[in-house]
Amino acid sequence: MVHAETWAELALERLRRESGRSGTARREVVELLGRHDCCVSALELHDALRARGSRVGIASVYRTLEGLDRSGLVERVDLGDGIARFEPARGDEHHHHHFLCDDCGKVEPFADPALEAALERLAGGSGFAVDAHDVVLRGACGDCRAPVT
Amino acid sequence: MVHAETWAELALERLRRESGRSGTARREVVELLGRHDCCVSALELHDALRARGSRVGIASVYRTLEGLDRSGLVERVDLGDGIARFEPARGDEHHHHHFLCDDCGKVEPFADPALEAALERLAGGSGFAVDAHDVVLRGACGDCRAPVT
DNA sequence: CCAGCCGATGAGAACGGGTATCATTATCGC
DNA sequence: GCGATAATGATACCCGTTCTCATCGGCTGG
Ligand SMILES: [Zn+2]
Ligand SMILES: [Zn+2]
Ligand SMILES: [Zn+2]
Ligand SMILES: [Zn+2]
Repeated sequence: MVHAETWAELALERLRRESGRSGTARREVVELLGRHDCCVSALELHDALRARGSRVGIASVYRTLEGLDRSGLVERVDLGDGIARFEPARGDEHHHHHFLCDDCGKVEPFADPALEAALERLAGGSGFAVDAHDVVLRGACGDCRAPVT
Repeated sequence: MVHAETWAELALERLRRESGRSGTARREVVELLGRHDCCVSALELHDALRARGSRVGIASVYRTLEGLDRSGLVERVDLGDGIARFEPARGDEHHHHHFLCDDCGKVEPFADPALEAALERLAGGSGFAVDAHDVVLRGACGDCRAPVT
């Protein structure tokens, strides 16, 4: 493989190709996002960058995420709390969905082949051209369930 | 059954029991929502009511929906566009999920036993107490796919 | 290497769905 | 009817996200 690149390097190169320019904010956001395996919000990214001394503006965080989304480089995750979260799109082998604890807000990723198979079968048999699907499970996590034992 | 009621009548009675009072706004919202089988937004309900001459305030719409949600009388549907939608909870036999067209915004409900089975198996085998799940399929609907034929 | 073009950036205003507040209205037990 | 009190509606507010615009800075022609 000539391009033994990380997701971050690949994403940066792809973004650069679109406009012919690069920039510091973009690079910082992409590199930080690249260290995550599961979803992060724009505000979390912004706060983390500012905490380490960066001067990135929140607008640049959103702009970068929007660009990544347009190019299919991130997955947009909506857990129903009105906050958009993003995670690097690393391909089918990393595809997963999320469990959300209603009590403590913890987010846990999970993958299930049977679920994916059911979704694919469903997509194929419908009159729609399905190109994405989201699944969110809600309930109580191990720490929060049965606190009165 | 003594109470051969519609969903709207049942919901109104249940809400009334919680506070001992009834009101016009509440009744209008519940009755209108009861005529829907699939998801509607608070604004859509409000607009429809005002259009027919009602003086309901948007706050009452949200308050009613919140009360219905607390009592499990509605399903809260999140399609990822930042707008909360609601549909009457009429029981398992009416349980369904949604397909959303990215082009025209059309929402189409669907039900699939295999999908539900996969979700139940998944919930049982996890360390979580899953009590709700959401599935959203996204893509192009029949009208919007292959416009160049 | 330099000047200058033009996209990228950041501060802050604007936007919009949803919530909180509060004075007023309407319901229910008496 | 009367009073206590929940329900209501107008509106201020909150907060995540998007828009605006003056400035900055990466790239390219010279
Ligand atoms: Zn994830
Ligand atoms: Zn928890
Ligand atoms: Zn529906
Ligand atoms: Zn469509």
